[in-house]
This record gives sequence, C-alpha cells and structure tokens, in this order.
Amino acid sequence: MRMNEGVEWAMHSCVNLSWMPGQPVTARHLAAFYDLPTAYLNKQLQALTRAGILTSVSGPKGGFQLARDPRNITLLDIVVAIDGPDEAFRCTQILKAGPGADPKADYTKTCLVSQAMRSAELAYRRELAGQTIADIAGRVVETTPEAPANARNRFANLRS
Amino acid sequence: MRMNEGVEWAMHSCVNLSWMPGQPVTARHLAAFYDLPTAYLNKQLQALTRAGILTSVSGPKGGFQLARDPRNITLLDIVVAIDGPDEAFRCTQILKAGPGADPKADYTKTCLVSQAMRSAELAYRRELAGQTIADIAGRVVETTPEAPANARNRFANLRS
DNA sequence: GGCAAGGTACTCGGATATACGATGTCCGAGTCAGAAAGG
DNA sequence: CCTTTCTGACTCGGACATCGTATATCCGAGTACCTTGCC
Repeated sequence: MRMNEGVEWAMHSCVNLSWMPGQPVTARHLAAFYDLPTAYLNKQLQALTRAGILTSVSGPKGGFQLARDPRNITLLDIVVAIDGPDEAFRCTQILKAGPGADPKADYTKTCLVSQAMRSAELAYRRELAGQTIADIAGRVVETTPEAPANARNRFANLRS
Repeated sequence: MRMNEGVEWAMHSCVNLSWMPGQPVTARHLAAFYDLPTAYLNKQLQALTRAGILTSVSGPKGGFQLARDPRNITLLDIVVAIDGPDEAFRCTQILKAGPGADPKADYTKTCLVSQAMRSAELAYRRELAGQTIADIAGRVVETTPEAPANARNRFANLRS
C-alpha cells in the first residue's frame, strides 16, 4: 500500500499558501520552492481546486490561493482530494461464494473482517480530520519563526 | 491508495484455518472455498508462511495451518505480511530543497506534515493490532454458529 | 506373509508474463496587462 | 492628454505517453503414499 506522493506536495503547498493570503501563487513558483516537476504539481493543484480547497485564476498575475480559512482545511480534505475518496481496503464480498451465503446480504456491512478493517480506517481518517492546515502552519512557526518570511521572500525573488 | 486485495483473502483464510486446528488445508481447497485463483492465493499463503503466521507442509496430505494460537495473530500481522511493512505515506524530505533547510536534519522526524501523517497511521495500526483472528472467528460464531461446521464440511467434501 | 525399495502423484516454492494505475509531459483555452493608435 | 482597441505573453486545464507495481500464471523441488518385487 502506497499513498500518492502528490499528497505530500499538496500539504506543503497549502501550508505555504496559508502564508500568502489573498495573493495568488503560480504552480511554477510553488514547484520551484521545493524543486518539484511543475506540470505534475499543477495537476495536483487542479485536483485541490476541483475539491474546493483552492481557487484558481488564469492569466498573468494568476495562480492558486486557499479557498477558505486554513482552520477549515483538514488533512483529510487534502488526502481525499488527491488520493480519492475510496477506502484502501475494499471488501469484495468473497463470502458470497462461501457455504451458507445469503445472495441478498450486503457483506460490505455484515462481514466482520470488513467491519474490522473499516473501523481501523475510520480511526485513521478521524485522526487526519482532527488536524488542519492552520494547526500545522502554527506549529511550524513555533519551531521556525522565520518560515513565513522565508517563504514570502523566496516567492518574491522568483517573481523577478 | 489501494490495499493489496490478497489481504482480504488472507484474513478469511486464517479465520477458516482457525477452525481446522492441527489439520493442514491445501491452497487449492482454500481457493475453492471462495472461488479464488489457486496459484495467486498460494502466493499470499507463502507470504504468511515467511512471516511466521502459517506453517506449510509439502507433499500429499500437506497444506497450510496456523503457526500459533489465533489469539496471538493480529490483523496487523497479516496486513504487514501481505502488504509490506512500509507506511503508506512516505516523507521524501522535500523540505531539504526549501529555503533555510538544514542538510543534516532528518525531516522524516522533524517535518510536521510527516509527523501528522505518521500519527494517523499509528492510530490505524493500533486499531488493527487490537484485533485478532480469534476475535473475528469468535464474533462470526456468535452470529452464525454453524459457520465452523460449514467450513469443515466443505473442506471434507472437496477432499472427495 | 512381511518388508523394503522404487515409482508416482500431489503439495509447496519461487521465477516468470501481463494489465492496470500512478507518474510524468505536452499543447490548447482563457485571461489580464500593456502598448499603440486614434480622437 | 485621454480613451479604446488590439496584440501578446502568461496562466490554468485537461488530454496524451511512460513507467512501476500489483495481479496472474507456470514449472521445478520436495515428500508421503502406494505398488511391486524379493526374502
């Protein structure tokens, strides 16, 4: 099991965007920040836009910015936007082929293996839903107070 | 993100094996139980064997059986055996390319995004580690008391 | 009749093809800014 | 000098290649049982 690595890029990008309120940042700049492939990062940002996490503006002076307060953007929102809403474990209802199976039963609900896996993923998602971009950004500032200024400087220098 | 579907097969197979104590069951029989591809299920069972969850015996009257008490086999054990020990989210330390980066720092530890994702996966694994094959099997018997007998009968009929 | 040796059939085990999705790239649609020309 | 139009460059957006991994399969190694021949 391997998570889409764009999730990592998206999270760091959102943290950076939280330090550029009201100021669109282009995919090219965000990519240059961490030396990432521009076109591919752009694709991830598009997904975030479709999910309503970012807003995009075209043309010169365009770019991406957070669509809402970073305190209302959870890590789960980002994971779902990039990696898809499906659960990792997918019950294929193999019990249907077993002895004494009920053809009408929905084993994604009743199968106990499925239930156990679902409860574990629920714990995972609950943990992610409890963390927001604002939480991360705030904790970064605690340990590295100059981080927001660093970001703004780098974006300004890239603009030249 | 999508989990190896062999995990589902492995869990159901282990539950069934818990009802056949001391009696080896062949991969062919386990596959026929749920109408699964024999050779591929065999591969998963081999992985469980390498992980020390099952023991295998070759030759006629051979097959697989649980290597230890099902109360000591957690769902996490099975997931790790089949899906690998790596975490889904892998920190690639993109902060190393950012401004003010410390080349000697291990950002898999210090990066706050990485920490948040790790804590979520820990919650996931903790949940899985709290469930054993014996727990599942016991709950199955509560709802379907005839399940163990059904399994033994089907295996016996397949043998003929 | 009992025993031993060989053959056979059945099992696991790992090496080998194939299909699908993640990764990476490219070009077109849309848009704003600035320049240039006319009033 | 101001206004308006046109051109151009820059952005996002989605369609198109490429690579890696999960999926699926096959044949070889090993073993217990059964048969057969001998004592």
